Amino acid sequence: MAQTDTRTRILDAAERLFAERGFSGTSVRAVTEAAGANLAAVGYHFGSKADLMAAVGRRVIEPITAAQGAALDRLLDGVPEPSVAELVEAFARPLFDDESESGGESGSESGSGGEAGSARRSRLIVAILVDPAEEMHGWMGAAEEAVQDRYLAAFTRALPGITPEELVFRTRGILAVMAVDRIGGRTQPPAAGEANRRWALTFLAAAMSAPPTGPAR
Amino acid sequence: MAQTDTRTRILDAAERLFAERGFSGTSVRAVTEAAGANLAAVGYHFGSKADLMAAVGRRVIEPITAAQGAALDRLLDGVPEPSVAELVEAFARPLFDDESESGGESGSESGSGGEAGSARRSRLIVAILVDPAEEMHGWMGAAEEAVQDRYLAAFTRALPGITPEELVFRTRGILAVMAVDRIGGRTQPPAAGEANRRWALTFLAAAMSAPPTGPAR
DNA sequence: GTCTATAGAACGATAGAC
DNA sequence: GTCTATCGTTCTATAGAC
Repeated sequence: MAQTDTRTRILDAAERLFAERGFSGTSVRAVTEAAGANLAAVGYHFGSKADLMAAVGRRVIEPITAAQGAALDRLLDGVPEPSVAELVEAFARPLFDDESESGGESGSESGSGGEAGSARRSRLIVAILVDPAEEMHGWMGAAEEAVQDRYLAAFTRALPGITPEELVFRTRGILAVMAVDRIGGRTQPPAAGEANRRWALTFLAAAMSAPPTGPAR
Repeated sequence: MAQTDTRTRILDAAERLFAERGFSGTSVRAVTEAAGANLAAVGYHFGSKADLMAAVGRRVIEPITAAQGAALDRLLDGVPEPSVAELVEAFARPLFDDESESGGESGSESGSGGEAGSARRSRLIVAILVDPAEEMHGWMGAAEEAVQDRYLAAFTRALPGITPEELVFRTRGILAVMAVDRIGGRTQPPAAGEANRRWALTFLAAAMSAPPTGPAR
C-alpha cells in the first residue's frame, strides 16, 4: 500500500484547501490537482463539490463530537458536579487535538509534510465555523447539537447565576476563540499550536466563570 | 438629493454583500445589481473587485481605529493606570457600535431596511477578520497596527504578570469573540446585537484578567 | 459618468471511451 | 475506476458608443 486511495487523497487535499481558502475560494480543479487525481474523480466519488465538502466535514467532525461526548461522560462519572475549568477542557481539547483518533483512517500526509500535523484539523473546524457559504456547514447533524446541549446543561449546573441566553453566548465564545490564530496581524509564529491551546484554556476558563452580566443599566 | 451617488451606492451594497457572503462568494454583478448600477461602474469607480474591497474596508475600519485611539487617549488622560475592564471596553466598543460616526457620509439604506443598522458594520469587520481571501484584509494599514500596539502596551501595564506572547494571544481573543454571532447553530435571534455586546464585554473582561498560564507541565 | 457588448478565462458538471 | 473532451454557465475586466 505504497499509494493511498484516490478517494482518500481527494479528501485529504480538499480538507487542506477548504481550510486554507474557504469553500468559494477553492475550485474542484485545485483539489484534484493537489490530490494528483483527475478532475472527473470528484464527480464520480462524491457527486458534487458540495457533497465533497460534506464528506470532508463529517470525517473531521464526527470523531471530535464523539471525543467531546466521551470526555463529558468520563467527567460526570468521576464527579457529579465538574468545575467550569474541567468542562471547558473536556469540550475544547478535542477541538485542538489531532491524536485523539484511534482508527487507521487518516495518517497519510499527501505532500511533503506542510503543517506540523496538529492545527491542521482545527484549522478546518475554524473554516467550517466562520465560512459564510451554506455548503460549508449546512451538512452538520443532530449529533453535534446533542453534545452541545449536554455541555450547556452541565455548564448551567456549574454556573447557576447565568441566564440561559448568556450561557449560550459564552458557549459560542468557546468556539470563537478557536478562530484566534486565523485573525488579524500576520505577526504570529507559524507553529505556536501547543502554546495557543494552553493559553486558550486559561482564557476560556476565566471567561466562562465570569459573573453574570447585569440587566441593561 | 433624493438619490445617493452611484459610487456610494456601490460601496454600501458591497459592504453588505462582502459581509454576508465573503469576498470569493460575492460577484461584481451581485454588487452592481444590488446597488442598481451598471456592471462597468465598478471598473470605472474603483478599478477592480479587489480595489473595491479595499475601499469598502478602509471606509469602515478608519473611523473605528480613530475611535479606539481616542477612547484610549481619554482613558489615559483620566487615570494613568486604567483597569482591564476599562481597556477592554475602550477597545471593543467601537467595534460594535454604529453611531460613532459623526460625518454625514453614510445613513442611507439601499433597500427597505434589512439590518437594524447596528451589527451591520460589525458583521463586515468579522468578515474581514476571518475571510481567507487575501484581498479581504491585505489592504490594512499601519494605523490599525499602531493602535493595537498602544493597547498592547496599556494591557501590559494593567497585567504585569502575563508574558507578551500570551498577551498578544488574548488581544486577538478580543477580536475572535466579535465573531461569535457568526458561529455555529442557527438558533440565535436575529437582532440580539445589544445583549451580545454587553455579554461580550463581561466575557472579555474576565478572560483578559485571567491569571497567567503556567509553563508547560 | 453611464451604458452595451464582448473578450478571455475559469468554473462545475458530465458524457462516453477505455 | 480513470481518463479525455467538452458543454453551458459565470466570472472579471475592458473597449468603445453615447
